[in-house]
Amino acid sequence: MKKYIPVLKKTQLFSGVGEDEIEAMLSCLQARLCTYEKGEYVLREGGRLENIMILVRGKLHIQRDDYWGNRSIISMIAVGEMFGEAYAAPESGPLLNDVLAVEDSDVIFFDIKRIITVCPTACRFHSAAVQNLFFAISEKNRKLIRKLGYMSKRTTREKLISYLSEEAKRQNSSTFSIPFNRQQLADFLSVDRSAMSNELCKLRDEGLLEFEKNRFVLH
Amino acid sequence: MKKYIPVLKKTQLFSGVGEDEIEAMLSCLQARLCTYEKGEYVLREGGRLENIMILVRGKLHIQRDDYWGNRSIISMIAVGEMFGEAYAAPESGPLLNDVLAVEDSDVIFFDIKRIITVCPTACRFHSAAVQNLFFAISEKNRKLIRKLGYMSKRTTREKLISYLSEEAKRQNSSTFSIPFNRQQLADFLSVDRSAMSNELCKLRDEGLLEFEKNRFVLH
DNA sequence: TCGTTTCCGTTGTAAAAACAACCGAATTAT
DNA sequence: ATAATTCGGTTGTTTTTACAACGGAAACGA
Repeated sequence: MKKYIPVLKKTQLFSGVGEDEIEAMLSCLQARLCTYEKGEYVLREGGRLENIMILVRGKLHIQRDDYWGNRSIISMIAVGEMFGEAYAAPESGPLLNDVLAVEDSDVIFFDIKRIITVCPTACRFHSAAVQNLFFAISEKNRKLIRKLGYMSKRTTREKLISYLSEEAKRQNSSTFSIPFNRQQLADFLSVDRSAMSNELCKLRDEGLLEFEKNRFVLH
Repeated sequence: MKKYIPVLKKTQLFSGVGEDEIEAMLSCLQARLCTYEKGEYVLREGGRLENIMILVRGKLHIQRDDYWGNRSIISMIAVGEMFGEAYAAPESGPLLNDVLAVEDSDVIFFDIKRIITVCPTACRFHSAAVQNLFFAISEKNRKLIRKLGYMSKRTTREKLISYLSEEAKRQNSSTFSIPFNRQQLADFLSVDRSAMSNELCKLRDEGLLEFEKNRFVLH
């Protein structure tokens, strides 16, 4: 687990905490390292959760499949990102989503009670961690609101436009790549892949954008 | 503002804090009371926010209108609920939504920095407030995820079914009422009102549910 | 290298939604 | 009490999507 300390240092949760302190915190927070192969589930819908997790290697999708097998990707987790904070509160119910490893991945689990139960005398870092956690979940919240923005669009076309233009703005360039292939983008926007592919080509033919694989240029 | 202390006492943010302590906190947190008439905006999209707000009278909608005038209601705020926590972090960008008073309303504003900057010696309550705030935003997070669940359904019918059955589960009864009229429900689910009304009647004719105004019975 | 799988664009059809327009009933305002 | 407005159901038309099925190209594996 020690080899991932540099990764942890860059995460939002440990922002402002030195590597030595992180190492000390690992045992204090009862950190556990778990490894998953591509295609394995990290968490399953319906389960209970008493941890906050950070992805330190690989790539995850937070998703949900309905009765009919339609998958919708709630969000994508990249290295250094935290997940599970929504279930931090003790009264939070069962998990509403699956978490799937879409690449071989390593995940570090932290005991949630250890983080939020501040022990002001012993651990200086604790109040910093609580505040960091707070900012992180606040940001996740905004991310969800942003996604609700795409989803609330009525047509596939509008969903695409709002997602792509937001992504261009976020990456600060009219040329950018997205972390999805076509099927995944369709699942993310909760639309049919072929219909989306079709719409994407219409947008291209109308001169609004260009693309090649997951690389896009907006005009 | 004092008359609302009993309301504040019941909120998640002040959970476990006595009325006397709340009164002391009000000035410490630089609380401001603002009054809005039905139809007035509490906050506008694009603005900056350095406060957390609690609704102490009335009813609010968090919503967004697109270029074409399609309104989508992100969520509904009832008395005692907090909002704005998503913008608590100092790096959080401009507001993504409007907040509209749908009834005459009173809102208390709290300075966000005052809450999250813990002063461990002076104010015992502060660490409790931070933890409460954390749980509250965590819950809001789950609420958004739940809403994404409805929104990711492909058809109006499925959106209705998932929303109504979740609401029945949440209110723990097959008979329940919802906080929306038809137009608002349509805006909440981001669908056309007439199409939704149509679908609702089909569901009724098929014997899946009954309704009268905003009161529903699931079978 | 050759076979297999994945990815993605394309097409046609059936189903569903959006939109617009209308009307009666209930609610609110004057 | 009456006028005005809001609310919700209904209908028909147009637009859009979902779905299924196909094929070529690229990526992958043995």
